[in-house]
Amino acid sequence: MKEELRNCLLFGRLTEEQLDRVDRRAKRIILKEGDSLFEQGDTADRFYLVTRGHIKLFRLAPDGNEKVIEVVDPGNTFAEALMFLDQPRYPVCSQALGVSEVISINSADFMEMLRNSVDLCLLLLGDMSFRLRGLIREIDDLSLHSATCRVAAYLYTHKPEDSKEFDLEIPKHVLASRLSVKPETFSRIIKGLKSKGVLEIKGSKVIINDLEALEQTADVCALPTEET
Amino acid sequence: MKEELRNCLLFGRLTEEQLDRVDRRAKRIILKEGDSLFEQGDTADRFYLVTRGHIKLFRLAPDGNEKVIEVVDPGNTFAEALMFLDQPRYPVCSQALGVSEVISINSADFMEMLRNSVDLCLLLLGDMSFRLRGLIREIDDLSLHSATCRVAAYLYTHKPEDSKEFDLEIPKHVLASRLSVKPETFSRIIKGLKSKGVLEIKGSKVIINDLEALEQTADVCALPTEET
DNA sequence: TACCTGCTTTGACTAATGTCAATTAATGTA
DNA sequence: TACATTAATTGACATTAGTCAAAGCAGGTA
Repeated sequence: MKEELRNCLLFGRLTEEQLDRVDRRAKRIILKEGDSLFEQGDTADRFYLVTRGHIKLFRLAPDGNEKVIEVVDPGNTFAEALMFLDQPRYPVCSQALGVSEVISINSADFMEMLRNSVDLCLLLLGDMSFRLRGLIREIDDLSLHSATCRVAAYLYTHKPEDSKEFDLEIPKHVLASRLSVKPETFSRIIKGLKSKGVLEIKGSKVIINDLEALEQTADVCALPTEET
Repeated sequence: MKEELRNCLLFGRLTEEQLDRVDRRAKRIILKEGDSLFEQGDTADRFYLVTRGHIKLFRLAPDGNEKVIEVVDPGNTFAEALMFLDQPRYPVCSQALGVSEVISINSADFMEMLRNSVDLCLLLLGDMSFRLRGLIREIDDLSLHSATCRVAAYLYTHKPEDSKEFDLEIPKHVLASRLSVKPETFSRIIKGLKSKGVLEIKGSKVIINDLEALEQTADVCALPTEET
């Protein structure tokens, strides 16, 4: 488990001693499709590191509609930002997409460690700073860009450097919600891009044929990333 | 200036000594309508505490469209979350709405102080945690709620406890952008609420006549706040 | 294999919001 | 005060994305 902790941004720069301490108190949890770690509103006394699969974080509207805020991939932590609130409650629901594995860390334990290490505090501050910036981008995306832009931008940034082909990894309706688009609309946007020869898609396999056109579609109303 | 620092969430719980240190190195800046502190993409080496007026933080789309991310009021800080990034750049533009006053704090100085005080780190972590939660709510609002809901929710939460009358304080088109709505649409939504007898409005003076109806409009697709 | 069941796609239609253009307040200033 | 400028409102219209319903396609399982 220590090895896995070492591979993540937040724990990666811990001292051996700190890492041992986290390791000793951490718990591994195996989840199957649809399993939940917590619901929106639950008291937040633990946070998590994903080591396998994908964890979907989403908000629920009273009408049952859900909006996926984030899909957390292996190597990333989530909910670690909550322990500093007065009465920490998870602001989202969580569910595993397919079989997944997480390491669960007790917030109070970790807080103890923070009290003993300015360096660890700074690490976490960096982590949260990063997250904050991501959310601002998200808001920017939602309010300044069209659904087509968002879909194109997602595909553009998720295409690997070395190949024009890749897998979406998560069900399309989850991705749609992540991008704040209805599944039907998502499907139509993809169809549009397909008909322009920008890409091919088969199941969850995507092939980008015209990267430039994709970039342009994404950029029509997107900000240059080096500025953000 | 120390008195003003003491009144803000972030500096309020500093020790006398820490406060002195911040005070010694902080600078007061007076801004007039439209003055900018920084532009999106500028290197972020300072952060700010608003002491008078309002500071508008906004993102620009290449087509010139702007989206107001936040309007910062006196007593609140902004851009303090950036100093932990590798190459910190402001992710937004800033402009004064009317004559305003801010206290400017050098990030490197403050970082020095953080290194010397775990307590201060924890204070800042709390502050950022709070901000993070606010942004998640914002995303929730944008993707799960209609424009009418957002406007109603804004009015509902900004009405003072003790009076049914209050002032918007900022131009309507700025508020509209803050709520991700076009000025025309904002105007129409207000008109709708007016015609239902929910409120009266004259210039920037708002009178809430039917608080319950306003709450209901806000809630139609809003999540119960105690859960968030 | 054959059948569920749940995802995805498609079509027709609707609702919400944005756009454009014109008019009417406001506000600041010579 | 009168003018110039900016903000706010209104109407007519366009566009985007959502809704509902049906049909096609998976993948999993008896």
